[in-house]
Amino acid sequence: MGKGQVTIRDIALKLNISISTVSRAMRGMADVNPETKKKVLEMASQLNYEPNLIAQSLRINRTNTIGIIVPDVEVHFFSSIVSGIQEVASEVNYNVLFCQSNENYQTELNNLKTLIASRVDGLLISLSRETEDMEHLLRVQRKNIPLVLFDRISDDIDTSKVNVSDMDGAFKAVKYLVDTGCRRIAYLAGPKNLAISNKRMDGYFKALRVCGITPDENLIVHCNSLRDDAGNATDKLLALKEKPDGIFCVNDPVALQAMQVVKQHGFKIPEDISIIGFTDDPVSALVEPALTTVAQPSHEMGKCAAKLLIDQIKGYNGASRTVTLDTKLVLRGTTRALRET
Amino acid sequence: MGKGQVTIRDIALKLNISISTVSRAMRGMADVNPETKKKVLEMASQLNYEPNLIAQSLRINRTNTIGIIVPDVEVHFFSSIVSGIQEVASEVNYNVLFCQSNENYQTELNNLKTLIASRVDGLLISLSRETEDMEHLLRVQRKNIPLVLFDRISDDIDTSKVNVSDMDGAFKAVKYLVDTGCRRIAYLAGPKNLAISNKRMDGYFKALRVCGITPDENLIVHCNSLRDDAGNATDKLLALKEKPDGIFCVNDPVALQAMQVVKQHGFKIPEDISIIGFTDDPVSALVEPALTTVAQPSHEMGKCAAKLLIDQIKGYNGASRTVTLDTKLVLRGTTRALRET
DNA sequence: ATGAAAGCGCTAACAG
DNA sequence: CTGTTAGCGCTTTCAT
Repeated sequence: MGKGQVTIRDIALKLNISISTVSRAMRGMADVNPETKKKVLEMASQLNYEPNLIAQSLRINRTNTIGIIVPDVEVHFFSSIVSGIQEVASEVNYNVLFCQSNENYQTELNNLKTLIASRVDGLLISLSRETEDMEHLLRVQRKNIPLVLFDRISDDIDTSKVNVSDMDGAFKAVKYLVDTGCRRIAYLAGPKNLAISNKRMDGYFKALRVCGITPDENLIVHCNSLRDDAGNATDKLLALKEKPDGIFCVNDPVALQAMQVVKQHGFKIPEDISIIGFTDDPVSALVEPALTTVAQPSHEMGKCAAKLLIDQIKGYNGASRTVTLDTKLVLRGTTRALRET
Repeated sequence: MGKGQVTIRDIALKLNISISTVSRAMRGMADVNPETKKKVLEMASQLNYEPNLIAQSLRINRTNTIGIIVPDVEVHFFSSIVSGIQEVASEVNYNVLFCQSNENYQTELNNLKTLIASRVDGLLISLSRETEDMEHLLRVQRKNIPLVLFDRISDDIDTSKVNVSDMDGAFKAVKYLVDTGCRRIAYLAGPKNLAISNKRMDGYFKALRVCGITPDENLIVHCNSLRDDAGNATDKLLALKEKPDGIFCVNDPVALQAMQVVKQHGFKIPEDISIIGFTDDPVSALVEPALTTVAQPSHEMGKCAAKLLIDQIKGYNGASRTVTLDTKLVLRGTTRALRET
């Protein structure tokens, strides 16, 4: 904490005035002689004074700090969200206490504990892959700490949330596959308990239904992880007697791995097998062929979540609300062109 | 801050003992009756007590929090470092206050100000691209706040630092280009004042010298940004009457853009023009051809920087020291194979 | 083994 | 316009 930092007391002593006057002057309150104020400010900068936010927080019962927990910052989608959060937070003079659950429930619990102990004014959380129980979040609410969930949200808790229209995004993707001639469309899903994966599956089914295609259970394969393991899943698909001619993937990393495997097996993308991802990682535009994907406005999601939270902290809109941002199907090289009609 | 949180006073009242006893029990100090301790702990969990770290920090003059400033978390290299930092910090029960300078000097200054005001126990900083003056960091040192710089470091300040052997990495890369037959090797550099870019240039020159190749000023082109602008720079190179047959790039994003432009111009990679990047972003293994690059142990850098800082905070090794981690040349498809001898 | 009291740096009545 | 005082929740002597 840097020993021997300057305090308002030091300033008061030097100027032979009371600490309350210094405090008032520092905060630019009215009712303080312009002369005095000037002297205080000068002395402060001369002594290299920096206000002690810790002391202030204790006194005013507010830390001007928000806590955030993401599963994994190394994933671009999340770092982009973090960046958006940080942007909004710094605009309104809030600090960001950063934690990472590593997709681990116990770690999420620990993170939450220290964040609460640090008396953050509010929490921004994207649930870990393992998290199923909401008890820890309910406890947060019981302590009256504002909470906003984003991306990895849950229906089992009533709080503000930010997500994208997963179902609609998936629907657009699968519909496009059908429209470009695919008939046996697979879904490379995430873990079975992951809400976003399931919602995207809903969109997948809906598109098939609308297009009059009978779903085939064999064409749905789950990956245990969002980053690895997609290779095996793809292998399974390609081992089918009736192979897929299109693959919709739960996210871009999975799609990228699927692409590799599909190519290794000698299939042409998109002619033999079309592929669509979800997220639009920066990578996706650079691979070859470039990945068609459902783009999520990640930075925007971060900003939106942060705004929601800060509004809540400042006491506006008490009711919790869910903001659903739109996705956009970005057409690239892993899908065929639409036929002219 | 969540009104009405439980305090040790509440526990003391309920148990009809003094708050000091509660405090002692909570911290598991000796000299406290096992019975009493048990009662305190039970009551604490029953009341859902969470220690107030703010109050504790004020009292013990230590926040158990480290501040970190990176130029841009959306860059994988930095998010990976942040992840490493967070990992080490949480192991030793430190919190991480996260800031982003957006490559902007003024923002870096503001970040520093709030971090100091928040009384972080130490600082982990990677300088913004614009930062040339070290006065703000010297001020940090005058306040006795431990400071460790990483990646974007400066020679103008005496403090602990973590970096990679930029010069050696560049040397290995350029030497490899020569060894595989390149003779007109270009350097796609970063901004002129960026230390890492210049150190990599030193390695570039050294390799040419060792290999007996005369440097050509025209083959060195600077990009203003580390993310955009590399396209134009590459255009310049390809407009030369004597075109390069190899391009060493200051980092992977630049290399990726260079690849695109080179391909657009109809050149074959690596046959006509070989390319090597620096960093080894996850993307680089996925593009086609996959990018040969100088890998930096980013996660390791974060862990190393955090350890250095925490050691310093805890009062070990007062002397500042620089840890230089090794890079590794990862051979992929944008370079030719070595000829058998 | 426990309690009483002081104080970390600051803000916020209250009084003048 | 300014000073005095109390107190945020906690740790830490100093007594007992």
